[in-house]
Order: sequence, then structure tokens, then C-alpha cells
Amino acid sequence: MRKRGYHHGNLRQALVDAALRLIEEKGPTGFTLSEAAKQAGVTPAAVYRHFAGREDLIAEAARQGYEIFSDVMEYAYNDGQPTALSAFEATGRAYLAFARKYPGHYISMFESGVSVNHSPELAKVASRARGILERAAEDLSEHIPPEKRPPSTMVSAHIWALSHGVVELFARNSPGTQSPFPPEDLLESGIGIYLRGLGLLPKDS
Amino acid sequence: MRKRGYHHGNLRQALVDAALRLIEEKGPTGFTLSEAAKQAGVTPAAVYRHFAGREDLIAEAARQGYEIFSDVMEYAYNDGQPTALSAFEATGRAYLAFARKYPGHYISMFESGVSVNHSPELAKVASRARGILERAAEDLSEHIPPEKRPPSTMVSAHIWALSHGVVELFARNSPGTQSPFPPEDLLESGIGIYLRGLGLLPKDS
DNA sequence: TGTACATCAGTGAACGCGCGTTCACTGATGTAC
DNA sequence: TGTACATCAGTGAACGCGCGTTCACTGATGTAC
Repeated sequence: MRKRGYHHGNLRQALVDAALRLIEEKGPTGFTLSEAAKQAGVTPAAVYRHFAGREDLIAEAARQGYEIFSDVMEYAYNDGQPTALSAFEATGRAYLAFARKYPGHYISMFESGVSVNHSPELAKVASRARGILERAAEDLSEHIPPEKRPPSTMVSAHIWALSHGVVELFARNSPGTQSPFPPEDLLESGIGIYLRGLGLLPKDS
Repeated sequence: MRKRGYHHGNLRQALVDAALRLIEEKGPTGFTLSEAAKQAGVTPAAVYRHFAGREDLIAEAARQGYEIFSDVMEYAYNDGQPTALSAFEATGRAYLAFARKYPGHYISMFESGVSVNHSPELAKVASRARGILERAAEDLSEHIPPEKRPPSTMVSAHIWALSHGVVELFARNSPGTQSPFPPEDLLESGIGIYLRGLGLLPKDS
């Protein structure tokens, strides 16, 4: 996708990759532009050929994260097939799977302090991600009698919050805060109970 | 609680307070020992009379946070009175109220990267906090028929995750990530649906 | 095919900065007599 | 009450460090003729 050649070949992406690795390892705090440059085999000054600065580099890492995230969620959602319910549950599982598989991206997106309004592209891809979850919630809502139906944006916010909370509290190898349950089970059971509360699952499963 | 007098009077606590202010303002990243010292009207070196270093100061801020947090949660729980259900809901509300009222503490506790095992005192007070939520979940669980009752530690993990997720995603003034709903409503409705899913609330509320 | 030229990705040195931490010290406070 | 002494909280200077960023440059690559 990048233009080929010159000296390094594809420094821009190499820098993003290095940043992702460092952010995953040391957190957004520990990440430094200089070390990312070093890992890419390049002088810190070279970074400025491709990014406006440190924050811009993190923002690009986040942007790529949202891109992958959206793809993963969209794939899991699968246009609401075979059922709105199964699609919704798959989306929840995909959220956690993404957080586990792409921790550097996840941290860049949600813990780096980079605003989603850093650039129009970032805002756009972030809202695409949100849109998918909201659509899944909408599909689902149609199976709830209108008079007891919460707004579908609320449902998606609930699930997003639960998923994010599980990731932050129980899926990180943060020493000392480990749960007696695997995060996957925790999220799946939580979503299950929640959906039962919406009247979308039988009383006993 | 501190011994009185000498030069500053109560530098130790003044440093913790400054740290809390700075952490709230600039995040755990932006916090520096030197600036905390400056805000307390003191040389950076003076900090070392009271703390082992930067991390130790943050850990003390977190410790005080857990202390307040536990008190608040315990008060809300109110020994499960008048009912296990109402006590549980009050505990959830108290969680969010704490996060809003003591953002510096909250960040020190959950976002600063300080391990809960930094010191025995910290571990102790953190587990006290966890214990309260677990007890509330246990009381509640007794109203669920045993064969469809999830482990109470799981219930408390669900609620903790949901609450934390709401705080992180929707209760911060993080630019761009605002929800169409007040965090309080979001959490309360989420917990309501969840409890209904546990069979603890009537089908239509 | 060969030569002259333009481009521009990456260099390397330099900058000012604030950081966390150390150390020998000083001088206000508290205490013993 | 007054004096001599001990304590120890806070000072101030110094340290080495790595940071993000700038700048004039260089030299490999691509291109025009």
C-alpha cells in the first residue's frame, strides 16, 4: 500500500509496527519515539519524514487498530446471520478476541489518551467500529416488544462497557488483579445474563 | 494521624494531595514527582524523606483511594439492608459516584499501572474493597434458585467490569467518546437488565 | 546505453528540557538538664 | 526560666539520562534526454 523503495523500503509501516510492539510491552507511557526509530533501524529524525511527531505516530497505530477492529467485528456480525442473537453474541466474542490478539492496537485505541478527533480519518474509522456494534444491537432490539425495548444505542453501550471492563480488569496480565474465571467465560456469561434480562433468551439456559 | 510540626507541618499528605491533583489533570503519564514537590512548596529532594520514590508516592495515593472506596462501598451496601437487592444496586451507584468524585484516586488505583502488590497494605485494602462487592453479590445470590445460580464471585466480577467500562468509556471527559446517555443512567439501566436476567427483578419494571 | 540532473529519505550533530535520584549540608524545632 | 545539645525535615547543587524536535547535509534512487 505504501510507495516502494528508496532507502528503507517501508519505514512508515516499520515505525508503526515498532510502536505497537513497544506500546504493548511498556504501555503508552513507556513508549518513546526515539526507541521506535531505533527498533526500525533508523535515526529519530527520520520519523519526521513520515509523521508530525510522537502523537501522530500513536494516532496512526490507533487508526490501523480501528480498521482491524471494524473488520473483525463486521466479520463476526455477518450481516446478522444466521440470527440476530447469534450475530450479537459473536460480536461480543470478537471484541474480546481482538483485545487479546492485538493488545498494542487496543491500548493505542483506548488507553493512549489519543483523541478520536486527532484526525478526520481516525474519527471516521472509529465511528465505523461503533456503527457495527450499534447495528447489531438494533437488529437484536427488533425482537423485543417495543414498549419494553431500551434504545438500541443503550444496549450497544452496555455491551461495549461490559466488554471493555472485562478486558481492562481481567484480561490484562496486570499483576494481582486476576479473576478466578477466564475472561472469555466472564464476558460470555455476562452477556448471556444480560440478554436474558432483555427477554431474548429462555429463562434457563 | 501524621506527627505534627517541624518545618512544613504535614508534607507527606500535602504531597499525596498534589499528586492526586496532578494525576487527575494530566493522567498518570503526565504526573511527575518534581512537580508534585513544587506544588507542595518544597524541593524534589524533600519527597525522599517521606516516600521511596515516584512510584511509592502514587501507590500511597492509590492506597488512600482504596480506603475511601471501601468506605463508600460499605456505606452504600449497608449490611444488605433494607433488601439484598436494593443494597446491591446502591453499591453499583456508589461505584460510579466514587469514580466521579475522586477521579485522581480512581486513576491512581486503576490506570496508573501500580500493582496492587506494591505493598502489603495496598494489597490488603484492595482486597477489602473487592470483598464488599463480593459480599453484596453473595447476599443477592441467595435469592436465586441454587441450580441456576452463577458463582457469586462471577456476579461481582460482571458488575465490576460493567461499572469500570462505563467509567472508562463514558464518564471521562475524554473528547469525542461521549455517550448520548448520562453514565449514571447507563450503569443503572445496565445493572437493571442484568438483574432481571438473573431472575431478581420482575419482567417489566 | 550512458550521462547529467533532480528528488527526497534518512543522517548526524546539536538544542534545551525536565526528569528522578544522591549527597553533604543547614537550621528550625523539640528536649534534657 | 534559660542554656546546650540532639534530631531530622528540608535545602540546593549536582549527576547522568533520554526525551522530542530542528537543521543543514548527503548520497542513493529515479528520471530526462
